[in-house]
Amino acid sequence: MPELPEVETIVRMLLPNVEGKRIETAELRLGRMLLDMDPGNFSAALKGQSIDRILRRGKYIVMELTECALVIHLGMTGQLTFSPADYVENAGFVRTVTGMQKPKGVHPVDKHTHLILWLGNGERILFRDPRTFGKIFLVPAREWPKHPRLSILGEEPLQLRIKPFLETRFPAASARPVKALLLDQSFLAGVGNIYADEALFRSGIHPQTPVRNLKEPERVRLLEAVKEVLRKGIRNSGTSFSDYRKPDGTAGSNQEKLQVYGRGGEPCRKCRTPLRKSLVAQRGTVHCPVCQAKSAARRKS
DNA sequence: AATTCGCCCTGTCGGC
DNA sequence: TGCCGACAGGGCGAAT
Repeated sequence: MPELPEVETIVRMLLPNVEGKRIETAELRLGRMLLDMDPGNFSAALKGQSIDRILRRGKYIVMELTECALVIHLGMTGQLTFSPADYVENAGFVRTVTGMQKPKGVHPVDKHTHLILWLGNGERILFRDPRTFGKIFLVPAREWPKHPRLSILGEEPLQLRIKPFLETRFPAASARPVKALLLDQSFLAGVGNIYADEALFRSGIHPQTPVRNLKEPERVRLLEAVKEVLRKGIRNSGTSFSDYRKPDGTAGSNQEKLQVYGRGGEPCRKCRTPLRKSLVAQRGTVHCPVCQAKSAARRKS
């Protein structure tokens, strides 16, 4: 699940390879990945435009082109890779005994490759997404922040200042579980299941805790923890738990550093208690029953 | 008005 | 060995 750190890594690594280059041909191979537009018009709209800038907003990748913005959401299994001029076609994935796809060179062009942007000299940007939860859309000129999908996004977690944010944007009276709030993109943009669980563990907060039960110090700790786990994710160039790959096709390393996500039943790295797996806000959730105990006030009731 | 639920989709895995 | 159901889940629109 590409979340903020994964998307940030992709944007940072893609930028030096493609900035200023011209899209010679845009090849959309699966029309339903494209929103609000006739696939037939898509290639014509992109042809000849230059890539002025690439940036991230929440989990969205925004490519600012000469006359519009190409916006991509990677969904659950989306991959955006750069295929250099000297790329050898047969150097794709190698399957290991455990069934993991081990990248060798960049991604192959296969039945899951839904968009190819040809940049000239054989260079390409490839969008591949086996589960097709990803989305592609175009926004005119520089109006991408006004697009309905982007205008609803909350603050960028890495930019926000905690004190003012707590006063103005934190739904202090809400009864919903704190994990549901973390996953809400109109609260914080870019936090997904992995980093929500990690932030809750780091701040010692039970994922089911109603938001209104969080005391001021806990709210501060939670927001600091969100920033920390995201920054750490970026430092490790993302979590390759399943499909996520960097633009060069290689895996990130943050999966080796995770404290709770994907570790249900395994011992807590702090207290050795078996981590508990549950369902919170319809999402698989892992937490430590000791390090993230429910508050005394809640236990009483 | 605020939350929750159902759905989209396909590869992987465990059980029999 | 092969079949099958369960599971993974981001975000939207419908339902509550």
